[in-house]
Amino acid sequence: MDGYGQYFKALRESKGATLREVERQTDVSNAYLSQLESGKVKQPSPNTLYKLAKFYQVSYEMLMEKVGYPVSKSNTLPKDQSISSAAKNKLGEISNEEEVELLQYLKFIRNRKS
Amino acid sequence: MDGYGQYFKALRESKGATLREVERQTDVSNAYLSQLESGKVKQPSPNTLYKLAKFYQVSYEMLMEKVGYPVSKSNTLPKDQSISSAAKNKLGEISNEEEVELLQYLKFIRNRKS
DNA sequence: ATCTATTGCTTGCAATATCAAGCAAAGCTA
DNA sequence: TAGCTTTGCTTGATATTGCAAGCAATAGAT
Repeated sequence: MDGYGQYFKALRESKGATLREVERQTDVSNAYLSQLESGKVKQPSPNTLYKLAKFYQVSYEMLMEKVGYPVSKSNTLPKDQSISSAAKNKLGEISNEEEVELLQYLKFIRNRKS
Repeated sequence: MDGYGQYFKALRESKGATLREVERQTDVSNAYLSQLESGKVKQPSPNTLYKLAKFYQVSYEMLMEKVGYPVSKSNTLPKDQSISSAAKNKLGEISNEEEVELLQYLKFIRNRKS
């Protein structure tokens, strides 16, 4: 059942670090690190993986993938499309609040024809 | 107190889908979706976000970022990502007519504060 | 040999993600 | 009006993350 546990252990040992040393540098408890390395953790959170990635100097995405999270393989960006590259210059970035309002307005638009 | 709850709700309603319809298509329970939209969920798992991203046709990373997970650095989107493509990522497919209306409405929103 | 740190590990616990089941209100249909 | 269906929501239960606290073994130091 052990998947990536060995991997994290190998990472740590390759740096010659102890569990408590990693704990100090990453704020991930040695208790949890131990469980992680012995395969008792299913899917450590992205937040935890991020800390470990930085400390071990490996890619965050790689760790995400290793523990089984989906990774955006996408990046087949769609064609540069439609009118508003011009509008962008006028309007700039959309804030979160504005985005929510736009979504609601879009819903209104689409239900207008019923 | 609600952060991105509204956003998920707006996404769903902009598609005119019910909680149970999303459940059918994504295998995320309507119970959980309801809590998600009402701000009772702190950090939905990447797996869940991935399902929702696909169904709503928005970017998985964008959702990850929205709920507060760390995102792979070095992707400070190149300037090329215009409002149009950004909006498309977040709003799904929108027609040119709809886009025009949205842009006009965005203007209205921004001139509204007084 | 005794004391003290260090190391890896286990265990109990709080917080949270997620769901199955159920409920009330609203909408249809006969 | 009465009966079915849909919809959003709440609640109880289960699983998992992550930690604080502690334990046994080892290594050094005196």
